[in-house]
Amino acid sequence: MFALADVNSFYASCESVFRPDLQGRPVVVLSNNDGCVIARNAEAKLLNIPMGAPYFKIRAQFERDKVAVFSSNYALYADMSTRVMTILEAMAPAVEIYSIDEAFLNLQGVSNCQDLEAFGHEVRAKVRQWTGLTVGVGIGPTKTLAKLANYAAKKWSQTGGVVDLSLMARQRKLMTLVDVAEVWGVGRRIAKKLNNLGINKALQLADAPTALIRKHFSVVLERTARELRGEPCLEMEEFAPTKQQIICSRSFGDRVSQYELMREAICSHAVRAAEKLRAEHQYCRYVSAFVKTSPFAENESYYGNTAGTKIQIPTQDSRDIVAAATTCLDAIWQDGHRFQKCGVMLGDFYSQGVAQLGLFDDYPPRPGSERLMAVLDTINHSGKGQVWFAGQGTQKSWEMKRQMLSPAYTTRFSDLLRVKL
DNA sequence: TCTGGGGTCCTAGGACCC
DNA sequence: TCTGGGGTCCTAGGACCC
Repeated sequence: MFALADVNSFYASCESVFRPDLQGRPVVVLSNNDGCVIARNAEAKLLNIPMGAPYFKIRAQFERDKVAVFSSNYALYADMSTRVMTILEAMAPAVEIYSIDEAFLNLQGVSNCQDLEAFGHEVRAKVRQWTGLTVGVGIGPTKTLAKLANYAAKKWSQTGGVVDLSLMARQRKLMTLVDVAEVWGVGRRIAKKLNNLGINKALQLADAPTALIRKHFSVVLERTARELRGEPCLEMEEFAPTKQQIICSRSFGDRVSQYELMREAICSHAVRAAEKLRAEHQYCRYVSAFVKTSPFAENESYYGNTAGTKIQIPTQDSRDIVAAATTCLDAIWQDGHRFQKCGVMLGDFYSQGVAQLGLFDDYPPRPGSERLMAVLDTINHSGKGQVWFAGQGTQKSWEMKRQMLSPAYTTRFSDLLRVKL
C-alpha cells in the first residue's frame, strides 16, 4: 500500500507561514525572473488567477485585488521541504521523495497497527504542527491510485484532506467521477487522443483493453492503465538514482545582445553545473551550451541554437567545463539578436575520472584537479566568502530579476524572523 | 518592456556490424 | 527474375512530471 503526501500550494504556503499578516489574503509566487505565476494559495485560486499567467499581463489585477506577490525563494522552499520530508521519514517505513513538495510513503505493515485513514490524519497533524504547512494524503494499492486519492483529497474538502482507496469499490466510484486528464501520466496530448477514442473518465481507461492501449500508445500508458486497475507496475524508489544529465539555465533580467555578457552568463552556468556534478560525485564527457531569443517577441525573428562537444577524459573540473561551454557558445553565437535565455548542459556521466586513453592521445589528466576543486567548493560553501572565475564577470548585469524576494528566514542568520512582544 | 527551470522515459529511424 | 537475417548503438523528437 502506498500513500502520497503533498503540501498544499507549497511555495505560497511557505511564504504565508512567515507572514501571519497575510492570512486571508491571496498570495502568489512567480517563476524565476518574475516571469509568470507558478503558485497560488486558496484565496488566489478563488480569484481565478491562472497558473502560468505572465506577471506583466496580470499585474494590474493583482494591485486591484491586493494580491501579495513574491519572487521565487528557493532557499526557503528547499529548507521547508527538508523539514517536511524529515517528518514523513520518521512516520513511515520507507519514503520516496518525488518532488520538492511531495513524497510517496510505503505503508507496508502500517495497516496491521493502525487504520490507514487515521494514519493519514496523523501525518497531517504532525506536519502542520511542526512546519505550519498543510499536506494532503492519498492512499492506494498502487502509486497511480495513491496519486488519484491525493487529487480527491485536495478537490473535495469534506474528505478532511485524506482519502483512502484501499477498497476496490471506492477506487471505481472515484474513477467514474474523475476526468482521465487528471490521471498521473496522462498529459494534454494523451488526454485528447484518449477522448477521441471515447475514453473520458479514469474508469474507462482502467477498463480499456490492454491491446487497444498498446495499439495507440506506448508501454508507459499501459502501465498507467494497469495501475488504475490496482496492479502495481511502479515501485518505491527510495534512493535517488544518479542523474543522467545536469542542466543550468536562466532567463536574463534584460535581453542580452552583447557577446561579452553572454559569455559571462554561459561561464557562470558552466561553473554552477560543474558544482552540481561534483556534488553528485560524477564526471562528465559531454558539455553543451544553448542560446535562444524569446519565442514571444513579435517583429523579431526567432533564433535558438545549441552546440555540444565531447571531452576526451571524463572531467569534473570547472576549468574544463567552462572551456568546453564557451567553445560551444562561439559555435552558435550570432550578432544582432536580443537573447532571452541561455544555458549549459552536462551529460555522459562516469563515476570516476579515468578512462581508457587512445594509444596516441596525449591528454593527461590535470594534476591536482580533484583537490583544487574540493578547496574551491569548501570555500564557496563556508559562508565566509566566494571565489569565482574571471569569466563569470563581476557586474552580472544579465542576472534574473527577483524584485519581490522574501527573506531567507530559515537559512540566513541576518534574516531570522523577529517577533515583537 | 515584460512569458521558469530541471528532469525522466520511450520510440523510431539511421548507421553500422557480422 | 532474383538481392537475408539479426542485432547494437546513437540521436532526435515527443510525451510526461513537478
